[in-house]
Amino acid sequence: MIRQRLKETVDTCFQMGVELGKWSDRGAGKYSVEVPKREGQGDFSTNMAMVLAGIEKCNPRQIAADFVSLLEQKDELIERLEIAGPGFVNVFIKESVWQDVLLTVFDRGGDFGRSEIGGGRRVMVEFVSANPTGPLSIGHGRQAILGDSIARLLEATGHDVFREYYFNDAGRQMRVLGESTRARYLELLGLDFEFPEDGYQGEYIKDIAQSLVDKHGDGLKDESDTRPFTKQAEELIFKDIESTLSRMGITFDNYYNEHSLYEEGHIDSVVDELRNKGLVYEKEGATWFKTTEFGQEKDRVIIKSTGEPTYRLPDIAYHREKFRRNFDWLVDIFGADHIATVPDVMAGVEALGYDQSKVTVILHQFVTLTRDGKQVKMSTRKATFVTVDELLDMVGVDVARFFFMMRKADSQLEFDLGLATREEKENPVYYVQYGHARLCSILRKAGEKGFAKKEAASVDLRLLNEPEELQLLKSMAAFPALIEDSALDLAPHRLIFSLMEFAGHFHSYYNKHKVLDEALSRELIEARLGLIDGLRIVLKNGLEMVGLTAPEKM
RNA sequence: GCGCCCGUAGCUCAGCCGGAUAGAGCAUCGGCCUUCUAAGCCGAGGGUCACAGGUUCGAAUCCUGUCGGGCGUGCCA
Repeated sequence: MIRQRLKETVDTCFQMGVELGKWSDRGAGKYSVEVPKREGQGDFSTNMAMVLAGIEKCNPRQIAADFVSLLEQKDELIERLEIAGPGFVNVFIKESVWQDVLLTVFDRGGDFGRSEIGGGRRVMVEFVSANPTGPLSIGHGRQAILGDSIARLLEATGHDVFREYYFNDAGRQMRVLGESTRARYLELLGLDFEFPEDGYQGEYIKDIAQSLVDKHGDGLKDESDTRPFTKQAEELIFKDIESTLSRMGITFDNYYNEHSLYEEGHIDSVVDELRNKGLVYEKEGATWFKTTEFGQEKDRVIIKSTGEPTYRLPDIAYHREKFRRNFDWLVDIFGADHIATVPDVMAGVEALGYDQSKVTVILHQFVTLTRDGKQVKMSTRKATFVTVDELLDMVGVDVARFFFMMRKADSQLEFDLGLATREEKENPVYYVQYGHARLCSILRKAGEKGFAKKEAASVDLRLLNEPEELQLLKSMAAFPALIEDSALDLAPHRLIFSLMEFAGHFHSYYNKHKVLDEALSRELIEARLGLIDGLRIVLKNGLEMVGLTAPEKM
């Protein structure tokens, strides 16, 4: 919030320089106002002089001097300025500006950090989208948390978010699921059975089979149709998936069944539309989509010679439906194994006349699961995989959420089960939550000692002038921009890292300065309590914004 | 072969739309509880930012190439 105000002032001074003939306007928008890494280099610094020097071919320090004299005239924020290094202009902000940040924090309260920058744009976030063939695996867990956190951040920044889960309950996968279930059913009845070659071997299939035994006894033993088995499996698995998701605090606005694309004729109409545009042809009994027209190295089959569409066609049709449903922005969260579908869908979107720049695909890399230093292989078909539910049993929702959010989507994520279960107290989530609990504890103690909660405007904020206090106030001031950046970049890990840093600043302050110290003046204690309450608000907002809890006691 | 992602401290990873002396957690070592929660704090050690070129005032960051790892590259999804 302060940086934005300073940026506006800097822009104004830049324009004044243009009008005074100090430099041309070619440098407009090329310079930046940033927070320097090192202390002593100002609260902010701008590289304008160096950028302009490159453009105007002159001495950066001369430009910096001219710029400083302009900036000095507009100094409601600025304490002092200095020119440093190769031509940075370092800006030191008045302490009172930082102290007054608390007024905004109290004023906005639980809304501090939220913004309307999204302008009510309608955005669909599609995530999880696991077919109902088994419980959610660790990889799905990452995607679920990633998608949900992104959705929450977008909501916090004024987007109109719609969460959708896309699934397919037809096709070969589901047939194999039904066959696997029937095999287990016959097995439970002690009858001869034949387990399908690539059947699903997980224990959950036996549970599903048991439920059929409970319901029908041996009534299905001569059933040749796999559908009753498939139906029961799908029902129970979906119930299981939904309960896992709800454990993690995740809900969807809609579950979109691929099958409806067929029923409503969208599959055929997409083919027709592409055919009318001359982008489809028949070869070797199959129907091909000319993806080479969209920069790919070869064309792709969209309808097999058997007459069955490949996965590409419904994917394209589904995206067309998303556009038709009038979303302004489509965010797709996929696992890295779906990378091959992305260019196909994009080609389809473009071929059908939609703007593919409105589609953002987040491809998250795999989760590597380790246990006691050894890698655990994950496969849905084999019995050797850890489900999200099991993970939640072991580490709890907050740790799981935090862990999955800690890495950017592009990075592979190593989840060490040994560490997560054995040493969970060392998990960084506790570090952040503990900060919040400590803040609450101070406020509780203050109440016991007779310090009533006061209006921020009635305490003397000027007393908050310890370096650690100013540091904390600066972090608070940066919070709203942090939320915006994390949201617009679809990068929850940024917020997570900042929360850890923020909690760290507080823990240091806590150990160095006491709030409820009888040696301090009443005014100072009240001012510090104001700071503490402000910190509590920011930490709580940050945690809850990505679905983490902010415990008051630990 | 081709496409995408990754390569930064012993380990796991931030930083990457160019900025000043490269960071965090874990691990290791040494300190701090009669005082608001020690799930905490303070300090120390630890780096050719995979390698080689290029772009420029300035490169972990951008470009090219090489090497190493992952995922794809199906008329599977």
